[in-house]
Amino acid sequence: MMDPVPAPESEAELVRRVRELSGRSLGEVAETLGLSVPEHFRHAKGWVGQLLEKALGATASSRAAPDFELLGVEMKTIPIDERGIPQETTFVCTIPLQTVHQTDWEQSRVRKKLARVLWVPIEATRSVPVAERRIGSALLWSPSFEQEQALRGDWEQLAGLIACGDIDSITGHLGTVMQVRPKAANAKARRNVRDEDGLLMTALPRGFYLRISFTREILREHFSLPI
DNA sequence: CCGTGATCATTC
DNA sequence: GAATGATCACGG
Repeated sequence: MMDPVPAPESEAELVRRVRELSGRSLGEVAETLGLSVPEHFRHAKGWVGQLLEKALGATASSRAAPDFELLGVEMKTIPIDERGIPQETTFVCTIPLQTVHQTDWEQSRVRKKLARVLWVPIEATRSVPVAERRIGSALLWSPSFEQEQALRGDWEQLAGLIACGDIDSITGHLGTVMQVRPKAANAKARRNVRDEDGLLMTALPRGFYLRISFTREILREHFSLPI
């Protein structure tokens, strides 16, 4: 067993560490941590995120807390193609279907999660073996006023529909920068919910996800990528 | 069992 | 090809 990497004590230290990882391959970093590298992610979908958490000294594990609790910073790996464009949406958090109606944007999980994010781009070109894929240069980000307004608008619309008991009317098509999609072991999973009249029902668990167009813009602003 | 880490795979 | 809906592994 390798010694665990200690939690960074400041944003500056976190940034220094992630800079040292920039340009290194996933295989190299895995080796320093004593981890084996999967051939593909079919049975290891969160592997890259967990690798970077260990490498940087994240503390929250799978709890509903920021990855770097002391700093209030969330870390997100983001798979990018050769042009630097994200290839997947970004999971934000699960939706508390029971209580979302008694919450406002200011108190929402989404706002808290996205208040401070360390984006770590990861080369995700399918033709490159996983172990050879490189870590990009990271970006410590907080939403701009406009970005927060956009997130808030989507959150209010989508949370409003859930509060009305209209959960099953929500599809991934709704939302400009953020969407609601299933977040479950499989399509049969069920969670207790109450509709507007307090009647008990069950529903497929859902989560909030950031659209590619939104994260693409975050990266584009910072790295001046092609439009 | 639930939330977090996401990517896969089918549909559009 | 892109986007939505489905899915896999793990820690607590």
